[in-house]
Amino acid sequence: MLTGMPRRSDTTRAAILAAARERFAADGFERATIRAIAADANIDPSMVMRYYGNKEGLFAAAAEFDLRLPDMSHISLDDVGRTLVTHFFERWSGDETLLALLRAAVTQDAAAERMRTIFAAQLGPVAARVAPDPEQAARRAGLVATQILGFALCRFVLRLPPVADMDREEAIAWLAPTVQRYLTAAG
Amino acid sequence: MLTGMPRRSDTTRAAILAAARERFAADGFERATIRAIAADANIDPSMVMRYYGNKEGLFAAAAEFDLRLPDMSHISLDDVGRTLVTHFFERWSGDETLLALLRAAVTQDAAAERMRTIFAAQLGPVAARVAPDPEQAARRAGLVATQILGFALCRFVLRLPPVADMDREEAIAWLAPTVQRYLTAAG
DNA sequence: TGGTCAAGTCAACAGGTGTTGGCAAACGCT
DNA sequence: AGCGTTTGCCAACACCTGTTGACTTGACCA
Repeated sequence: MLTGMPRRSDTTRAAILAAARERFAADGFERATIRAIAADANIDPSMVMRYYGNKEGLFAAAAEFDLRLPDMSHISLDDVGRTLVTHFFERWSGDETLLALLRAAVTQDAAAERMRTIFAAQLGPVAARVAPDPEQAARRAGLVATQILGFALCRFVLRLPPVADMDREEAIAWLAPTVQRYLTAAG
Repeated sequence: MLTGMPRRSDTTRAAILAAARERFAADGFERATIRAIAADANIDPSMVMRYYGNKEGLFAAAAEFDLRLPDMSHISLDDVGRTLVTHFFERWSGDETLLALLRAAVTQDAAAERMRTIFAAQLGPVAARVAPDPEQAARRAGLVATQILGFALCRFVLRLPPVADMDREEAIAWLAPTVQRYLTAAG
């Protein structure tokens, strides 16, 4: 049966997923144990296995993610950098899935692979639309990724004091021109 | 005895350290096991404990690192970005210690702390010397770190294809202006 | 040559991991 | 009410981890 009928266990499933995201984001893949996740979700560890198969399956489900990049077609080409950086800021702060993905991607190849496809499939098209040379969109998207991920790494993971303490507005003011240049400057 | 006399066990110590760096760089802190490191170094796991106390002590020894930033006092202020980016490129490629540090810092707080002090203590002074407002040197150094570490993350760890395939010259050409701006542009 | 100490080996421990199968209760349906 | 299915818990397995202590070997010096 593949019907969309809500099952009785859906709340448990959701609780597991929420706890998993939290633990993966805080501890990374290997240090986040199934036992700890189950305890957070107030259920038995064996339930995790029943619903998600194994630890990798659980991570795959917890790391489902959409960047939800805004529609760029109605804004000035000069505002692309600022718009994108602002959006990423929201996305990083509001959802810990990206953080879980980043922490896990450093040691888990499956997570790295997901990271690659997310940025290629979602950021690539944006770059293709605004770049002066669409055939180099992938490269430009990659450069944007280095700055966005590097900032997230320093602010949320490594917690370098000057980066972690910077307020939103100032961070955006510094990063936006960089992203703008990577996307629209002549290559 | 704190004499500099070379001990008979120094070659073993060095073999352990080399194997540790390799494993930590390739697998991260938790997946690099003492048994695997000992096997690589062709010795017994217990030797690791005798010489380095425990796993954290081994990592601390293996993650000793100096950025060896070049002397900036004799180059034009406009070349600071390019010089710095070029130097980092060499440093990342020639020594896997930085990679080990980055992989471990994502889940090990001790490694993150070392990363913080390395960048604050070594990159900070450089920023202080070239920034138009030395009191904000730390912030500028932090921004440089976001771009440098983000590039290393995407190229060596996540292996985002467009970033991993970029050749040296092109990467430097893209990153240098960013670093230059973070260091010397008006705040 | 005999003795002292470092260098190295071996086997084991205690604890934690992902994962499995069996069993009890709750539920939904006819 | 009675039955099959779902949901959940419990105990255990097999494995791997860091770490320890006792023992053997070898080098160096008096």
